[in-house]
Amino acid sequence: MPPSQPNFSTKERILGVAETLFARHGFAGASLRQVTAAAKVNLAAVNYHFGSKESLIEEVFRRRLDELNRYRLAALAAVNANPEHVLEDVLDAFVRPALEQSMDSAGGAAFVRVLARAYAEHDERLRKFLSDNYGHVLREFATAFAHLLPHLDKEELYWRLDIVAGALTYAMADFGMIKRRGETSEATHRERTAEHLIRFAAAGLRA
Amino acid sequence: MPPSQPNFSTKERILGVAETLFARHGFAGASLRQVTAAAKVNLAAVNYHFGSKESLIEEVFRRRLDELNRYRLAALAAVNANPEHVLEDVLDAFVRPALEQSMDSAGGAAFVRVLARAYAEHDERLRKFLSDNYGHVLREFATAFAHLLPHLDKEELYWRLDIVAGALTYAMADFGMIKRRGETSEATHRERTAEHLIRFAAAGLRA
DNA sequence: GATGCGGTCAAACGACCGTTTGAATACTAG
DNA sequence: CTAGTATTCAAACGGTCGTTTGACCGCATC
Repeated sequence: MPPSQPNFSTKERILGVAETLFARHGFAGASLRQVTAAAKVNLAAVNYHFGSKESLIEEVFRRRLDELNRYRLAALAAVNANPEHVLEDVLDAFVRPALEQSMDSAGGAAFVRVLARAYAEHDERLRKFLSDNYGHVLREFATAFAHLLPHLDKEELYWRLDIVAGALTYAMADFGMIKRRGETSEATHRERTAEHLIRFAAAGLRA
Repeated sequence: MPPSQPNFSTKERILGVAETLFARHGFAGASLRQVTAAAKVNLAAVNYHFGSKESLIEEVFRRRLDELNRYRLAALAAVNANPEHVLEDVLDAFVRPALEQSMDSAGGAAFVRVLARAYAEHDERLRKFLSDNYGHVLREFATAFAHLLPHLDKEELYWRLDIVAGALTYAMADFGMIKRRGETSEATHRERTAEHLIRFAAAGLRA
């Protein structure tokens, strides 16, 4: 739980701790008292800096999602620029940014888990927020997939992508729990895991 | 929300309503007051019949899981009896029982969604309960898959099955949300969806 | 008709929830 | 140094949480 270090601002400490606690206990399950206690800030700080718990949740998403969306769209643009790109390249553009974010930024691994939780929540308010801030990215990927999978009609493609997105999100959320062999380094382990994930998803989409 | 009919016993009404509300709002998000109000039952009835909210949650699982496990193991045994069975048969033995349960028993569709939620919860207590009551089934399926996928080492196989279980659970939870074409009946739609799911998972496992 | 018992009920318990308040403090600009 | 703004703080707000209590009910048994 890194951002309880005092050299981070109150706002950043709250965001960091909230991220890990939401990942661990869910949005309803993690209370503001737990968050502020772990972040070593006053209880009222959440409402002062964010206005409400609901807004805090949204801010937890916005902080990482902005960066993740940028990377994913950039990666997708690079793939589209290559006229000989294949299905695996598009999947790579989707998976790799999340992979890298979960590695460098300290709480990134926790965020991928928060993302997986949001996927499970059928809360109307949260879904609307995510669709507003995230939908255009998924739509761009969907059209990229559509060009590579012309044998699938629109309906078929969409629910298949829904499965893929869910499977990938969940698989990435469990990255930390897949034990790696002793001899391989963390970096190469993740690299190999990503390759497997992509191969799995590509085969499922082509089937 | 069918089991609010008065011809069901108090216990059954609570279980049925709790199932749908847990599916919709999560275990922490659905309160006993919401449950008892929707079930038209006194608040104290939950603690009288189940002891605690925690035990109620476990009972919601136990009720359906017992039946689901029986069906899955029976289907798997039938598959194993056929010496020429293939990967798709084992996947079918896993998917079809959940599919059928989500069709006939009124709250079955909600339960599959509860199962998906439990998959997202990293709560230690709940995971232990599920692993105690569910683990042996997954282990039997794992050995069946192991025989059909000899090219995968044990480590590789296990996290791949983890992905498949997650993807299938989530896909099945969203069954109700995949819109079907107007001309096809509900039964044939589910049949086709199951076939797609199995083909998708089989391709991913073989890749 | 009294006794015992499983079930239901309204009411209350203490704990915890998200949020608000108003005073105390830290910081910055004039 | 001072005035003013931004932040932190302890305390309290009303509300909801899971759980417990004790009275009350219907009903079978003697």
